[in-house]
Amino acid sequence: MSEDGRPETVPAPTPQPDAKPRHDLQRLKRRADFLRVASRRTKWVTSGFILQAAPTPPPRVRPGEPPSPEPAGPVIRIGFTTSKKVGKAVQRNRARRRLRAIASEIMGTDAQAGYDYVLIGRTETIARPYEMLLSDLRWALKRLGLRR
RNA sequence: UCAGAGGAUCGGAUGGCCGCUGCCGGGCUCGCGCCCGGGGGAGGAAAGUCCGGGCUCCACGGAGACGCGGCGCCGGGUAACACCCGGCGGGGGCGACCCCCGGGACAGUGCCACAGAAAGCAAACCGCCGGUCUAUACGGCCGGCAAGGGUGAAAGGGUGCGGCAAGAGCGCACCGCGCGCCCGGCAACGGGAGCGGCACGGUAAACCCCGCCGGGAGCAAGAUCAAAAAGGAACGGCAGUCCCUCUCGCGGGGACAGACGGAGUUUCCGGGUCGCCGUUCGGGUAGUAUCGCACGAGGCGUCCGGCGACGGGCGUCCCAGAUGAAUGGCCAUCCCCGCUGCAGGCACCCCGGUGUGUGCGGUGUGGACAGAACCCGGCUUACAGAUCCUCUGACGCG
RNA sequence: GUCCCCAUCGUCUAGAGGCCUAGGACAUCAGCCUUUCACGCUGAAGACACGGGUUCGAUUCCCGUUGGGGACG
Repeated sequence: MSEDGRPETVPAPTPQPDAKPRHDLQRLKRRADFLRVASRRTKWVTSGFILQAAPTPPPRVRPGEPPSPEPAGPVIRIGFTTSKKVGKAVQRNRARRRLRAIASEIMGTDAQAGYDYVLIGRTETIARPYEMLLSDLRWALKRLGLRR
């Protein structure tokens, strides 16, 4: 559609067709999970965010409960934290949404499965260019030895 | 044209790629769920949580008292309000209009520091005047006065004239104040004529008095969900003490006492419960569970009534429902803004500078305040910019 | 989200309309004492969160703003 003179829109970065298989992403929602991940002290700090990681514990088997159908293979679980240090509600929401966006773009293909990850927002998360956040996340995974 | 006043509305737009959520339809599946398509998805303040309600629970209902809290010119609006509308009083502006305060200080109590003679009942420091002592003056004493000075936030009407020994509402005029009368107004209040002759300081966001209103807690309220004991609920039966009826018992009637119960305390009344037995129903905890949870004092349009807040009729629409908490992430173009380059226009003038606005470009970690959490009505606070309507003043032209 | 509470020197606090130029303790600084340090003594500096209102007068009473803290599944 270049007959209207407008330049072609730059396509969004799409995963390469020959990329590594994507893992399903689950969400961390319980306070105990966040505390457990933080207590491992496995973290990497960038100017855009802080990444924490810990191995996913085996699923809790409840007595008297039928064994839940375990999903085939390990999964990746991600949680997000944006405290009041980031700002008021509008700033916190925006920081969390940007972290969610870079996680859904990268983590499924680049992160080691079987781990829980926590991304902590900082004040810079809002203003930092998007491409920088992406490279920050790849670098942080590599430094933690969890990039595949 | 310039300067200003009041009111209302909006709060970037369009597109592309990738996502989230719940609704509808279809498909797959025993089921949990998954996939496809369609349409919906933050605000005027969603904020602060300062008022008023709906709703839910506190076992249920009625009438008071005390206490506590709030409100307070008048009339109206409303489900209600501390909100809104229209008036009243005071002040500001040439004007449109804006701002401020709002029961009671002769029901009582308290307080009014410092200064000052005196701070609430009248009094007299410096003074003024008369008399008297003394040779005169200064001064002392006696008496009259409260104008002037001084202190203070505030000093017992103010100004002027008369009057007087000096003065003073002592008299008069105007203003203020008080009292009742008349008139206008539903009322707050306003106006008028008259009388009084100053008697009545401030503070109630001090206690208080008067009038009106209010039970408490809050959706983390509250409710539901499979199996088992205690606990629990419903129904039925028996059941405290005394008196009367009765030979006794049953039955009937009456009185009394204790505990519980009105989620401030308390009184009274109606109507209840308590302990035991039987039958039936049945579960605290669960957990990323479900309901509450979105059709409402609802939005929009139009007509009628009203100065207005608002009310009524008709038509039409369904319009966010998350729960580590969705409503977005990235990119492009346009719009607006700032800075800047070039071109040329207008005004001023010290003749090459200043100001203003136009067109075409470039540039930007430029685009206000801010994110629903049960729901409404208000208030308060924050806010870049844009648009519309009405009105006022000045100047010019007709 | 809902409901409460608080704000005074660097820290902990007193004051409850005027007597406040806001008091005390610890901490800080200076001097004295001591050979020196500590202790002790003397002295100094240092605060009413902010903005309005009521009042003659506000740290105190009222309203709003801001900033802290707590309770509730």
